[in-house]
Formats: sequence, structure tokens, C-alpha cells
Amino acid sequence: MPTTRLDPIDRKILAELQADGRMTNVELAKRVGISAPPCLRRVRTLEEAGFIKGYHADVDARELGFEVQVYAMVGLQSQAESDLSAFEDLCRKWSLVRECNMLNGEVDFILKCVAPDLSTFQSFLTGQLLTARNVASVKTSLVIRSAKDDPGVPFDVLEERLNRSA
Amino acid sequence: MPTTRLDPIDRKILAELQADGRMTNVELAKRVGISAPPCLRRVRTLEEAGFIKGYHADVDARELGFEVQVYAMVGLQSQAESDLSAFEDLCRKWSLVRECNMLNGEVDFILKCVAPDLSTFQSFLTGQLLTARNVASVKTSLVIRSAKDDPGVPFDVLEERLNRSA
DNA sequence: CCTGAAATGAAAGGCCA
DNA sequence: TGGCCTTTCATTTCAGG
Repeated sequence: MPTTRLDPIDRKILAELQADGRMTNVELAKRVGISAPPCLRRVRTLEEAGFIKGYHADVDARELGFEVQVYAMVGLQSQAESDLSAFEDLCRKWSLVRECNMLNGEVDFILKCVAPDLSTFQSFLTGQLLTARNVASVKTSLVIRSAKDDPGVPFDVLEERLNRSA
Repeated sequence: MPTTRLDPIDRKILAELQADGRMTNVELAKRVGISAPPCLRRVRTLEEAGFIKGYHADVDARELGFEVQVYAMVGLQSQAESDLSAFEDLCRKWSLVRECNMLNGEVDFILKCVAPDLSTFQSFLTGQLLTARNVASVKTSLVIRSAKDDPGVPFDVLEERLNRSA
């Protein structure tokens, strides 16, 4: 249902802007095969409908001095909804925490964190995360190296899927 | 050392473009307090120096029909460098795998995957990931809900750090 | 390395098909 | 809807401090 309102041109626009979010509208229009004004109208519509949530420059964390990336698996004592969302609120305030996802299974949350160095991360860990209300356990794993870090969604999978149902 | 060549205006540019990658150059120039031409030159320099790796529209995966997000923890049989990079090459080819990071500790890799539905993910899991050469174990965790998903790095931490060393 | 001005080219809106 | 035309505004180059 959700993608029913998107035609192939809309999907191409999303794929192109996911790959290069700073492309000019005339370049985008050329690539998707329509002229510029209707292309811009489609982009605005996609933005307003929430298909496009924003645009972001992808900055090089390492080159900026963030040498450390860590995944933290967090278990809580209480999984009552108010306790879950209290923990989520904390995560939103911690700027070293870039992503916070609630999981099924043994662990309650996985956090992706970045820090300039290990000692900055360690003091966050011991001073903030481990001592936060309701936190029962934290297991951390350092990222040794990153092999792939692609933004967003795979549009090729989406097209395959639509072809099968057509 | 890496950030030594960036002055406060460069850092502001990076922070602004991370927050809104489609901002016009005149708007950006106004925000960082210089006129448009030098601002554009700085952006180009930051791009060429690799501080900015690209620009991406942030598309709403759920609204596009990707209902499922999964973390997969992968253990390999052999951790020889050639086997590690062979596995990384596979991950780069699998479009459901959006991120692949090598970790320290018990597990060798953490993969972040998206899929339209559970059965698509399951068939990837059993047909591709579990049967790939050298894969010893895979533990998967479904994302129940996402509380935070911020792009890039926390510039407030960077500024704090520079203030302390000054 | 910046500002300011001038020319090219893109964005945004009106209007017709 | 998409395409065309017009106005407005951004981008880019160049002269000069």
C-alpha cells in the first residue's frame, strides 16, 4: 500500500537523491526524463509526504578526529513502556550516541556511538551509560574497520519486488 | 592533527551541511558569517579533501515499504585477512546489507540489514548469508523501534574538545 | 583570504495544453 | 499531470583590497 502512490519516476527521483542529495533540479530532471518544473514539484511532494525526511552531508568521522566507533548492547531492569521511553529520551540527549534501536531477543537496545578517542568513550560509558537509571547491563564492541556504510534503502530490491507483483 | 587545518568557519560549514545538505550556498554563507564566493570555495575544498564524502537524501524506509530492519552478528571460521576481506566483498554485493563493520570480541562482524518483509529477509538469511563460504554462525535481532537515528558526528563534542586543548 | 560586482545558469510560479 | 515562459535568485568568475 505505501508505495502505491509512487510511480516509476518518483522512485527514480528518490534513488537519485539518495545517491546524490545535492544534485541540481535540472540535472535530476534530465536523469529521470522529465523537464525541470514538474520534477521540482514531485520533489516537494515527496518531501511533504515524508518520503524524504531530509538531506545530509556525509562527513568523514575519522578525518574529523572521531577515531572510535562502538556498538553498545544495553539491557534494562524494567521493560515497562515508561522505562523504555525514559531510556530512549536519555539516548536522544547523549550526543555520542548516534543511533538507538530497540531490539527483540536477549538485549533491549543497541546503540551506535562515536567518540574522538577511547578515553572519551570510556568516561561516557562509566559516567553516563552504566550509571543511568534502569540500566542493568552494557556490552560494548569496538568497530575495527568498516567495510560498507551505504545510506538508506536498496532501490534495486524495491524494483524487483514491484516487477514480481506486476 | 587531522582537524588542525580546519578553522571554526570550516567546522560550522560541516555542521550546517550535515544538518541540511541541500541548503543553498547563500544561506550557508549567511549562517557561517562570510560572503557566498569564499563559502563555496571552502565547500569545494572540504569535498576534495574528503571531509565531505557525499550528500544523501534521507528516505523513509518504512514508508517506502521496507518494514524490516535487522542486525546480524556474524562469526567466521577463519579470521585470516584474505577470508575477512572475502566476506566483506560479499557484503558489498548484497544490497539488503546496508552496513558491515568488523568488531572486536566474540563476534566478527555486525551487519545492518533492511528488507521489505520478514520472508524476504529470511530467504536472504538462509539462502545467502548462512550458506556463504566461511560463515560459522549468525545471530539476528529484529529492530522493534528506532528511537534515534542521527547522521554523522556530534559537532558539539568536537568544539568542546578543541576548547579544552586551547 | 576576503569582499563586491557582473554574467551565466538554476529555481519557482503562472499559465496553457 | 507535463511543458513553456518569465521573474527572481543563486552560482560562478573576475577585479581589487
